[in-house]
Amino acid sequence: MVRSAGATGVSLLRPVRAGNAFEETVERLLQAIKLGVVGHGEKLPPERELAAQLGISRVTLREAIRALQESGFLDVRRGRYGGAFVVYQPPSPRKGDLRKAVNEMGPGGLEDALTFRMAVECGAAQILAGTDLTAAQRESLAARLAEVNDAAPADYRRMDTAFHLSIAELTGSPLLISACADARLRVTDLLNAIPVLQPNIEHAAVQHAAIVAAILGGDPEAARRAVAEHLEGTAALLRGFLS
Amino acid sequence: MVRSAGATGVSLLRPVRAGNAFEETVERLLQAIKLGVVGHGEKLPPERELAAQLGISRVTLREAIRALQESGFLDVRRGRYGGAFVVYQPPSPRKGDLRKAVNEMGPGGLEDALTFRMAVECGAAQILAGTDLTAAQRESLAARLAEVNDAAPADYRRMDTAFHLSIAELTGSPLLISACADARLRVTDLLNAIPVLQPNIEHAAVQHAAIVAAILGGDPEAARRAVAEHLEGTAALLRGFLS
DNA sequence: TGCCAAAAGTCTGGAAACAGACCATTGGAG
DNA sequence: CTCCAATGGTCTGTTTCCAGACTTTTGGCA
Repeated sequence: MVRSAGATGVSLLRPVRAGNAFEETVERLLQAIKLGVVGHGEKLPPERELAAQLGISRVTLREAIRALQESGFLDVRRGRYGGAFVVYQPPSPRKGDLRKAVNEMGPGGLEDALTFRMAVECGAAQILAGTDLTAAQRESLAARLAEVNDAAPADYRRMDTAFHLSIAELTGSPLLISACADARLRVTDLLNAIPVLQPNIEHAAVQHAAIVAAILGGDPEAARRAVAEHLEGTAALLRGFLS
Repeated sequence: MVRSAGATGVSLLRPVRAGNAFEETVERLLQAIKLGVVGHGEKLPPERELAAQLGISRVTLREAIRALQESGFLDVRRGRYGGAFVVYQPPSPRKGDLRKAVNEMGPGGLEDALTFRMAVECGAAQILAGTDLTAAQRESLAARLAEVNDAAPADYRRMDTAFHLSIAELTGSPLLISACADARLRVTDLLNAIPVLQPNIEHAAVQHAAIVAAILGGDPEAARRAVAEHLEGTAALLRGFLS
């Protein structure tokens, strides 16, 4: 019989669950905080609601919240108008953080994450460029671009994230959105570990503009190329800080 | 404060676990069977080994295996040289199956799956074409292409799956492989529900050849275009059978 | 000023999942 | 023919996780 499983079996018969519910929940909330989905000073949804959204029990959620509270990411207040308030401010990067973040990803993790991100973000841009966009969608994309360009240094990464994810969001494919969010998550810690430098921002701004122009112009080839170029730049930047 | 969570929150605060361990395991094994990772007549790894791979207890795995046994997908034999043998043969498609499969995906599920597949497979091809391939990799790709072309009708879908996944596999990115496998899974039931027609096979063969040529030729643009064209053909075929 | 609604905090019983030891069956090797 | 290794089958105690009822705190509002 002809067998051709290759690495497929490896990825298909991989662990059904990443860890226990508590650990996974902590990870998830931390991601939401670090990506800025819930910004500094805002609060998470009420426990009951959030537990339902995450598909876990309140007990487990509360354990996760307490862990994040003890690590200083959340400030929990009771009573009406209480809740779990985010107190996270992206730390200013220090030398060694990047190396540490890369080591945490395990062997091959960096290349894997960068490759994955390249694939899904290029795919999303290509698809969006091949779609007939409504006026609202065009405005939304332009607005995100403007937000990145106008962002204060402290907000830059968050706005950059929002811009990149908006491309996937506009395709309207939940699976694709999820994949792009996942890809971005895997490089967040790395990006947060390198300083936000003016020349890089300016360079990125030009590339962002090219991406938007290609998408609005309905040119999938150009969109793909623009995203690829931009991500290669980011990858090169990371590798530069690593050497 | 500028908030721009959009759909991000939706995908980030989604359920931590898809269901209980038992259900997820059944789903996984069924996927492995339907994708042909473990072909007809072959057996799954020993329970202890498989449980470790899936990160679940043997008890839970055994419940899942028993469910699949009772559904007729597995034949379990004890003793040395025993094991759980796959007895699945893709059913010959019947009118109405496609409609049913689409309905099972829920509203928007079809478009979501097709969009996602387009994005990740185009991304994988683009990346592979931009990589310096070893002789072994080139041969592997060519071999998979030949397998599809030589496949008996009953084996066609399996070989087609293997060919498509091999592109992702050759990138060496587990995340990307996983995404492509996931994308393929979401259309497997649909493809299995439509007949394998000679004209379609021949048309696909030409497009497959174009994809391989572009990848081996190191042309990311052409590779992306060839995959997009091929997948658009498949999507059109599906839509045709649906109308 | 007292009430009330919304939120976090607490407790309990039960179900799900696990780890690990042990049993039963099978077919080949010596 | 006997033994043995590899496999599925079974049992037990423990841990994790859950659903839901109940309690406490808080701040606005009538």
